[in-house]
Amino acid sequence: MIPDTGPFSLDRTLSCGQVFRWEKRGAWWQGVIGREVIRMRQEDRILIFSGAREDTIRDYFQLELDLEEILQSIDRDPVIHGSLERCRGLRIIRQQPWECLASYICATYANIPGIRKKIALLSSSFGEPLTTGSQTAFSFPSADILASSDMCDLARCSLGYRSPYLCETASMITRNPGWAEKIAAASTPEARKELVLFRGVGPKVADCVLLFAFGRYDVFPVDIWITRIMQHWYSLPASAGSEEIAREGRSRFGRYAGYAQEYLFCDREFLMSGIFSRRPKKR
DNA sequence: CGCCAGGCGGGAC
DNA sequence: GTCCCGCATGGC
Repeated sequence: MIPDTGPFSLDRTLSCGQVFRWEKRGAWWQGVIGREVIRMRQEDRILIFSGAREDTIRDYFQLELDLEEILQSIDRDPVIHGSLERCRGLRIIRQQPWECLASYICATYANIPGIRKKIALLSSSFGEPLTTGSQTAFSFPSADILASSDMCDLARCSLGYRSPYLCETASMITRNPGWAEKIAAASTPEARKELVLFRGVGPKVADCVLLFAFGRYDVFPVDIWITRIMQHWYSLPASAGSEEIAREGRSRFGRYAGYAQEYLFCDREFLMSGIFSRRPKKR
């Protein structure tokens, strides 16, 4: 148990679409970190958990980071202010590099329920069973396992055209086991260059990995929703490309631009409800 | 049913 | 460098 997490919403943090493997049953969230099957629930600022050491949980949610301070630093205009209110307590999780990279390769041009399904299938097909009392959970499959699996098997996980990308990247990772340390040691621009060398990894996936697995809170991943939000609420021209939007996000919100991005993304339904203008949307 | 999804690779200029 | 297109599958 962690008696005082500070400002924190377990629900928003686990359901906002940064991680895809947690499930809520009743009051309890169930999921896996590494090889540990974890159950958690929250009561006010108390976090109750089982299955892992407290260190693991504290690191996963980066509880030593002062959320109030971060949010204060990005609370720079009325739009983000509203999103900060509506998504209060969302924290950016520190994910494991390979799981994060693989997950976001699977996430390209898919919707969140679909992504969750792909990753669940991938885990139950290739992960290791982790038995815990009643039900069986699975570890996220290692790069080695995926690299040595027949691509036809991978394709059965509804990955579509992404399966060769995941397979090739898994193989690249297997041949380059020090990749994560190298990225962790590199500057953000250098790290980004390294990441886009992997198959299926473009600027957006690279930024998600930098933000969610390497703690580069200044990056600003741009997907279709962030594009719409920035165009509509921050009057960026419809012609603005992803790099331009990312630049604008970083300069507008500063060192924790990635946090701003997550709050806007989490709030996308509110921000875009009633915006019916069928915008070009396809570039 | 049609339209859309936390984009990317590849080719055309 | 920028633009444009196809993409395989499932959710809604």
